[in-house]
Amino acid sequence: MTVILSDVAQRASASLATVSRVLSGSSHPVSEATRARVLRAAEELGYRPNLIARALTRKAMNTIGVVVGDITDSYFAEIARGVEDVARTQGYLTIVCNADRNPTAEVAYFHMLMEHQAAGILFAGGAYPNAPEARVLKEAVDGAVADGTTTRIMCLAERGIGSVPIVCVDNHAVMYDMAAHLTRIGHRRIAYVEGPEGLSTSIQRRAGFEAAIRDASLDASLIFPGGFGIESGRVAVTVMLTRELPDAVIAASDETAIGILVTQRQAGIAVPRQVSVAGVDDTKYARLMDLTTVQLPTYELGSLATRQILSWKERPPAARTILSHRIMQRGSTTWVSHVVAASQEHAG
Amino acid sequence: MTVILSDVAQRASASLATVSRVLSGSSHPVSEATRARVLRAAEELGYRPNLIARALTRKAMNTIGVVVGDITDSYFAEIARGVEDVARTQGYLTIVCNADRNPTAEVAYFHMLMEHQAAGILFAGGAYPNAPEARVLKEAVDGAVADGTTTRIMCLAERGIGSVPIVCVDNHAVMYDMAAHLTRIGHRRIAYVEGPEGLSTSIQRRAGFEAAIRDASLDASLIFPGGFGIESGRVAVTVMLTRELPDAVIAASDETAIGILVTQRQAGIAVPRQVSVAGVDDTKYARLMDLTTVQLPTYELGSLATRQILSWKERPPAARTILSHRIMQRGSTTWVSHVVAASQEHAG
DNA sequence: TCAACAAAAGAAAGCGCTTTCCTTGCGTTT
DNA sequence: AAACGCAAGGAAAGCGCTTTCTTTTGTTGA
Repeated sequence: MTVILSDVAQRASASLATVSRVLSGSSHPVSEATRARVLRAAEELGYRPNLIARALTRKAMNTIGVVVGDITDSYFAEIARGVEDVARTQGYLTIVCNADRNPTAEVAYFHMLMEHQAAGILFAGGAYPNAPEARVLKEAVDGAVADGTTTRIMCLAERGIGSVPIVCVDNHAVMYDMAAHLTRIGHRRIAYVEGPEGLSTSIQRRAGFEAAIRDASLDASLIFPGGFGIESGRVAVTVMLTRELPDAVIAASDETAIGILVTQRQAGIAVPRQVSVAGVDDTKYARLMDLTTVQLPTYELGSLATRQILSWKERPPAARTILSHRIMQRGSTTWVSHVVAASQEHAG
Repeated sequence: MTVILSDVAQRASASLATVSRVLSGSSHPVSEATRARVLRAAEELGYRPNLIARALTRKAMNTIGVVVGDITDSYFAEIARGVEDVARTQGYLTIVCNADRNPTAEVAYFHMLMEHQAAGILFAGGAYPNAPEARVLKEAVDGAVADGTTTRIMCLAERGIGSVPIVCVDNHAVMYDMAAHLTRIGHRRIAYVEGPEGLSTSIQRRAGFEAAIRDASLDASLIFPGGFGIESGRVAVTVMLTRELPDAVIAASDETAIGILVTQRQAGIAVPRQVSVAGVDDTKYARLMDLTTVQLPTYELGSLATRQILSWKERPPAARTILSHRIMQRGSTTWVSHVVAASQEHAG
């Protein structure tokens, strides 16, 4: 039925060992003649190796697992795409796990991926450092590493899992730079719509916002609770409408920023004339809506980390690699009258 | 180092066989006392089964592979999410493959997934039936099925792979219904911006559009080449601007429709007052932009197909399951003066 | 009391590969 | 010519689990 190695061996009149060496790229020498015979036999029989069997001896499956919040969120989708693109070039398959940022689910996935003998595991996105289950993950991962697992584990954000290398963006700087940019182009009363409460990413970005605003000697108290979705933006606007309007508002994500932008316009507020709006991510809709935002190297986060995982042996990854972001000044934020300013800001 | 079955056996003073039976839910009877001893030993040692080894004997890995165009596209992301959600509940992991609708890549992924002994493989999205490589996939799949593979294979769209069950949407009806809806609310000069050329989905939708327009005795020749992206919408509009404007335009996807909508507004065309715009997909941005569209059961496509795969043995799937769509009448299309009309259309 | 039988546990044979040893047959070296 | 080194190939031992087949043990009926 299914063609297995011994079938090829028989047809090529060679031993299992020889056939395996030819077909799995061993360094053991095999004469050209034999090699050709084996290859022909394999070809003729339509032989396909059983990777499960191979993995059993090699002690690692050629799969990379990536634990994301939700693959439906373009932020994670881009990361996953980055992972898959480089995994594929090396013959690895990518397993996507939607943990919905639930620490318990993350631990469960971690164990499943370990049981699957995945060659690598990536944790994308921030975490809830104060959730009690957070330390369960940390302990599970640290335990596995201490146990000398061959599975390569990395994080794509600060997560406080001690021994694990990180590839990430400097979220503090991301928001510091955006807020500083807005002050520089003349904004004074700047509001901030936060990300999900308790999420490490939210905490870092908020701190960055506050630092920049304080450094500009402005009022850093216009902070609204939020999330990363469109709805958070809508809600924030309804609250803002009950007070004195800010002259700019930054959201922790593009999706929220777009929610804000659209809701404001629907409420008759001119963007950017009355209120400037900015986000973070640089999604395609941000581009379409001409939204000022911070471009994040999401794809690179995934692809670089995967590259590091796959070349771990030759070159173990640095404990931390920080990828740079970039302010994208677009039409949703305007220069305020009294201001000088260069048209674009870069930061790293 | 790593705890394996024999460690548990030793600590529980039981045989490998007994331990395996307890830990992998066999039907073979095991006394309560022994069972408890085994469970305790496993617990104490922190035993984790090696799923690779298990899969080698069971002849199937507990993974489901889903071949999508691009996980970054929300259409596919939702499908993948549907797949993963049900896979997870049964202890299956989901492998995501981005084939970019390239038939050659699809075949390559198919082989990889087969080599991985995936329990199931799903092909999401349409295909290019006329691409010469298309038949290579068909032959590979049919060959595997004829060979009696235990891997369950399904398609999430018409793909002309003979023996494979399908879960899909009726794309002809999708577009027929939308076009019919627009004629019913009074539109007469209706343009259509196609999907990618040659893609089965595009072909079916275009045919549906033409049928509806002809059935209403209107001009079915206002068809513009397109794609599924925002850019296609922008391009289509620049072409439209050189001619007499239609009073409605339907795009083959929401993304394109949004591109059209925004570009038209930028060009000073009032939507929907001058030109109505409609799409297909019902993405969250469509909702935000108040775009009339066709809601597609993408999530259900993935989740239902996965359920069928996992229960294949007890209940083999029907050769074809068609899921229903639904017209979402929103603010981007208006009733034209002379018309009666109910406010919402359903179709299945 | 002993055969007969079911329940519970164990021995061992794989699953399809990889890889470590070995063996064989040469061409070299002194 | 003896001794050696090396290229090429093969035998066989696993990898960690499942499962079939046996064996052991404990019940039961006659």
